Amino acid sequence: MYALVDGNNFYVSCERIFRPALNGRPVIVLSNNDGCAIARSNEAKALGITMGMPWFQIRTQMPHAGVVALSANFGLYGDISNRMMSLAAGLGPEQEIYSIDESFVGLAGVRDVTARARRVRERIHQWIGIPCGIGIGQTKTLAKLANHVAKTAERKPGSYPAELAQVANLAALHASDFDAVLAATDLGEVWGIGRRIAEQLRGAGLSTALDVARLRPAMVRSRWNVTLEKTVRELQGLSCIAFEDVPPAKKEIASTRSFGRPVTRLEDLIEAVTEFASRAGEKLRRQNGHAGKVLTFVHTSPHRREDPQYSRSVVVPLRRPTADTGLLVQAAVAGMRQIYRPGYKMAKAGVHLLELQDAAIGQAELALDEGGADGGHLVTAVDQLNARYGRGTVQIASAGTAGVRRQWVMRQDLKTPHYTTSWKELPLVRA
DNA sequence: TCTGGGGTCCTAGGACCC
DNA sequence: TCTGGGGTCCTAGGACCC
Repeated sequence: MYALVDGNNFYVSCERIFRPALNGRPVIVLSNNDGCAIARSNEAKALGITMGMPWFQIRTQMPHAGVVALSANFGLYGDISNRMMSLAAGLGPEQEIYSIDESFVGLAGVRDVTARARRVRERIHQWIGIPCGIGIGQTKTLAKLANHVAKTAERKPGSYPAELAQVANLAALHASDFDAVLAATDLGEVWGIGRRIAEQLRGAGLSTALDVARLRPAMVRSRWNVTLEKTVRELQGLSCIAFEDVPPAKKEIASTRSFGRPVTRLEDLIEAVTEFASRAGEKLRRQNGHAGKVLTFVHTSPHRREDPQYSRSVVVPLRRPTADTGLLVQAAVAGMRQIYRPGYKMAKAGVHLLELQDAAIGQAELALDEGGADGGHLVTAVDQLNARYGRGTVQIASAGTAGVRRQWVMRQDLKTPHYTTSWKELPLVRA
């Protein structure tokens, strides 16, 4: 049996901790470049603001709705997340941190599960200030579904039985009540069923989670695929999706960004890609890995249909796996030179590090090599300086010089302070 | 008249998740 | 004027190799 603990409208809730005046108002948090809504308060949802809706549309369509928009402040959200996760862990013997605002908790041996979940929920609310929903079920997919029920029952009274609000334990329901809950849930809400598959299922005459749960797994496998078959079995109470106590090693590391304005010059793209490769390299060293290949891509904006479109990517193999920023940057820049075409308004570029392996694998060879393939002491010192004094304190020369306005950086005009992670930005309390 | 088969790599794109 | 970033897995066609 599993629980899923999930912060409500997480980014918005984080912002509200430090600005209680935002309670009760329609609040949204915007993506990079202040492009579109990536988190919405209940009030914002009620206005019809959807996930991913562009900010310029919201602004023009509802100028008098009093929507408060904030630039994303991921430093703050990550810190609040850590605090929430450590309290959620108290619900059971094992925890899988699934995303910034969600964790699964294994419940083997836990007694009075529902009452205990209510206490954990209350504690997270009081100690951290984040409201959350807790769903409990026989499998991870059912725990996710239960979590949806817990939140929806609270937000839309009448949608589900009131006692399922905030904490919903599907494992404690009688079979007929359990079926009724699944029958009241649209199949599109099921974890693993996205837009396309939902369409196909509806085309086959299905509409609710209960309809999906009653499909024959073998038929689903032959008509769709093994992934959807697992989802069906999970709805039927058979665990197919592993509980990942320790996060598996990453297979890819990406650093990509949309530009604040269109970019046409090669030198600007090289500057951008230099920074992306450096950032990706930091992440790589943090997980003690080496990369075998570097993928570089660039493309125009698919939203600007009237502009000529261009999209290219290229993989540059490294002579041997490395975490040395200098070599990663060199490969990324070589890739950008190869795919660049003048005359296009580029909207986004990025770097992916591929074929990751543990740094220890190449160790014997590295020992013979001065500095080591991770660049040795120099790179470590640079990482430490950047962690202590702020990103970009020390960087590779082609990443652009301080003082010169970099054309490609993103816009973030509506950002709140790093209340909890920067001494300079601590909140002030009036006596 | 008649033109193999198997393997790998790269690029591109689609599906899902948060 | 203005549409995110970071992941995983899968598929398909073309280039290239033997």
